[in-house]
Amino acid sequence: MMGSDLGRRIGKREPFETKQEEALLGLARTADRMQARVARLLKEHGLTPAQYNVLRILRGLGRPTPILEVAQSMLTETPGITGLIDRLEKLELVRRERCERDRRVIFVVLGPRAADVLTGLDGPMAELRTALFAGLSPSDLATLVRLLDRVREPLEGP
Amino acid sequence: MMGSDLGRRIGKREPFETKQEEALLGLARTADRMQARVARLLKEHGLTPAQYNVLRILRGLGRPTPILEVAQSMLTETPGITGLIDRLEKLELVRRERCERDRRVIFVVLGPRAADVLTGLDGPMAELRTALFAGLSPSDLATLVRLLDRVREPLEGP
DNA sequence: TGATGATAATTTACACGTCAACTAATTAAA
DNA sequence: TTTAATTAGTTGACGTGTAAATTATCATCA
Repeated sequence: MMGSDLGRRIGKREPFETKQEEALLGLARTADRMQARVARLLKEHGLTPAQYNVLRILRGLGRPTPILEVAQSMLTETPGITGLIDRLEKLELVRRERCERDRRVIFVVLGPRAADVLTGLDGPMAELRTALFAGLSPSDLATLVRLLDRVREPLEGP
Repeated sequence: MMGSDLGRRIGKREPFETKQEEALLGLARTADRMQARVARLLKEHGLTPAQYNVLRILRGLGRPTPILEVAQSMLTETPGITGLIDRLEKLELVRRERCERDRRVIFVVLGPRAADVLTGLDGPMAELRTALFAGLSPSDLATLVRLLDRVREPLEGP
């Protein structure tokens, strides 16, 4: 007890005063490291994680999707989505289409190149996810998912 | 099974194809939500999470610390630290001091106002951490920490 | 000594994410 | 119908993170 990897690595005499502190830092650090791995893989295909998320969301929905609906499915807040779509449009992976019935809304549609990029990533991404969690048994993995769900649940609203 | 909170919230028909996919997204989302809460609290005290981390690291070490040593204790990479210290210096929470023996090195030292800001945050931060993990029993919390440690361990180096 | 190589820190350029304020289009209400 | 309140999306300013290139200092070794 008190001798976690994280505590020793950072080199504090008393690694953590509370288990909550340890959990919060461990969560941030683990998510960051995984994100770094994902980013590295995506970069080889010319994408950032945020851009890949947009493409996956659009493929998942399978229909022209209002910009703000895309934003809501992501971690990002409303304003950041504009530049993100701009860059994807410049890469010709996505197109903007004005809605006729309500001219305030702008649909985002996958471009022709997008399908190739996405299918080219399906394999490597699946491999990477497997590798990232290789240290956990299936039952441990299920436990992790359950605990994350439970701890996140009261945080989702406000 | 297959009916997790996260899956339903995002509204995919088949929420996740693999448990790894669910875990990766759940991890990112949970870390993000917690970070948002922490950021909100810190903002009331005029700090960002990165700035608060620097101050805590300096307090923990309790001595003038080379800039790059600060950077290594954080999630951020070398180049980002410069502007971060710049802003903390502008807030008069931190001071730069040239090392005499090796003039390449620049020490960062806590300013006088820093102690007040940090002690003013100790209580609220502890409360927040407790609240963030209120959904988990002590033993679940310990399990979470252990699983995070184990999954992160092979990712720390490269 | 003097050239070479390593190290500390910075700069520059870009991608996000957040907040606050704004425009344009739609809806609701007086 | 004209006005007021909403809603979709954008813009601008700022803080942060990453990669690549630069500057300044130190260390080493011929």
